[in-house]
This record gives sequence, structure tokens and C-alpha cells, in this order.
Amino acid sequence: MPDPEIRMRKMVEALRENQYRITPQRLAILKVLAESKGHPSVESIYEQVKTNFPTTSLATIYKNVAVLKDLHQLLELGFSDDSNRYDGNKPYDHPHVVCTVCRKILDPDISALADMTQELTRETGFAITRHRLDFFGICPDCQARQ
Amino acid sequence: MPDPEIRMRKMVEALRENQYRITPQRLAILKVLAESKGHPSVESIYEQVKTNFPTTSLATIYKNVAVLKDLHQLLELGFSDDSNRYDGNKPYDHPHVVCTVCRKILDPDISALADMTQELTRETGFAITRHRLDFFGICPDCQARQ
DNA sequence: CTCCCTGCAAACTATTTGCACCGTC
DNA sequence: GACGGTGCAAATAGTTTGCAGGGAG
Repeated sequence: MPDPEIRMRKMVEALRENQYRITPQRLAILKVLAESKGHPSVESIYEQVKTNFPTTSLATIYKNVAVLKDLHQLLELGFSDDSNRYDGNKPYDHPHVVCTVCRKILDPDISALADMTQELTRETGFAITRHRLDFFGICPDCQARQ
Repeated sequence: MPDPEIRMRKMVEALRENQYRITPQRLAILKVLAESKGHPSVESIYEQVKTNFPTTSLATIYKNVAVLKDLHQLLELGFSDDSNRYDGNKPYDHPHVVCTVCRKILDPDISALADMTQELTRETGFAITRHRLDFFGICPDCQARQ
């Protein structure tokens, strides 16, 4: 069973457990999120869902995205300048590396992250619950193209 | 000479060097930014400027914030859910710790940051130019209040 | 057969823009 | 005096909401 399918079942399960109905549009949105290797925007989810459901509205995408966020099945990456981007495969906080040219987003491994959170707790006394770590730069592809 | 005053002169200098005119409203905005110990929103800059210039408009605040951003005299912290917040005292990228209860924002020192950026460059091949690091949690004051 | 969900349009909020008048240089 | 800045109002973009009809459970 491929990974996207596992992820989709997990999301369907979360919906069922919380008494949300399983509609065809909802399934189509889950499919886009589970199969997307990038970090789609609402607009791009919308475009993809419309190929199968031409009457779908943006509002439906927004409403479903909100539901999935509530169920912690979707991570929202809010960029103040751009529109939001979503990650349906790793719905928990993790760092991102964003290419400022082509807008590609990667998930790097940062080994020092746990240490850093501890250092912060010690230093500030805050009880840290979430984080948002984005690094911006130019990806290898775009560097080569210049 | 107190710190806010130094900071203000620096900002005025940057404006002059770039042929921007020094208007009373502009000075009032700089004053708010230089004296603010927190990380004010556009709205809160507006409220403070209005006490001295009651006819000031929000558009003027936005236009001046944009100018200061261009001159790298102001750091914008964009929160997708909330409105933007600004830092006129440390107008370069640095990490923040945000209290999710009272919205207070601190600037912690993170010693491991430079190492982390290097690790990322090695791992992803990106030429990292900027970052945006926010940690969310509950500050000591709000923890005590609960 | 009950509600929740969808899809349309209208509302909303933060921000930007156009433009006439004002004030810095 | 020239021309950039201000302040008003209108425009814009992303997102949210209200509501009537349709479909999942």
C-alpha cells in the first residue's frame, strides 16, 4: 500500500471519529493533500479538485481545510505576503526551507531543534508548545539557472 | 543619550540619505517604533500617533512602514492569523518567542542558530539569506495567572 | 428523515491605491 | 516653487459567513 493511501485512510478515520460525513468532495480534497509532494496553496487544491468536481467552490476548500486543521490532520504555513500553504503529510510543526525564486518548499532535518527548544525554556521560562521555523534562500536549481 | 534616541537618529539618517522628507507624522511614527519595547502592530502605531496627530490616517502608517522596511530599518513579523507586528529596534532577522495568551513577544538569544544555518546549507544546497523563527508558548506571567 | 455539507454570493479584514491638497526642502 | 507626503475614500485580495437546496448516515 503506497504512502498517500495510508495517509488518506488516517485522515478519513479522523473525520469519522469526529462525526464528520465523508463526501466525495471531501475525499477529493484529502486525495490532493495526501498525494501532494509539495505544500499546496488553497488555490492549487481548488484547481486540482475542480478537475474532478467542476462545480466545487473555494469556500468548500476553505471549510474543509479548517476542519482538517482542527483535527490536527493538516499543518498551515501562513506567509504574510503570500497566501497560505498546507502540509497534509506531516501535520505537526517542523522546519521549512523556502526558495524565494520558485517558491518550492522543503522539509529539512534539523538535529539541533530539540536542544534549541530546551535552551529557550531555560532562558525565557516560557512553556513552548508550538514553533514556526522557516528559512528562506535560493534552491540549487534556481542558483544554477542564474 | 538614551537608546531610543540613538535609534531614532539612525532612522532619520537613513531617511535623509535616501531623499525622504522628514515630516512631523514621520517623526511621530519613528518615535513610537524607537520607544516601543514590544513589537507593535500597525493598529497600535496608529493609535499612538493619533494622540499627537489626530488626523493621521492608517494609510500613512502603512506607507511609512513600507518605506522603513525598504530601508531595512524595520523588521516585519507577519502572523497569518493575526495582523502584522513590527520591530524597529532590531531590524534584522532574529528569533522570537510569542506568548499565545497575552501576545507578548520576546527576543531570546539562541546560540545554536549560526550552526543550524550551516547545517541547512550543507544538507539542502540552498543559499540561505533570511529566516523566520517563531516559538509559541505561554509566558511565565500567564502561567502563574492560571 | 435529519442534519451536515456544498456552492453561490455577499460580507469582512488587512492592506493598497488614486488623487487633491499641503508642507518640506 | 517643485514635488514628495498626507489623508480621505475607494479598490483589492484572501478568507469567512449566510443561506437554500442536496446528499450522507
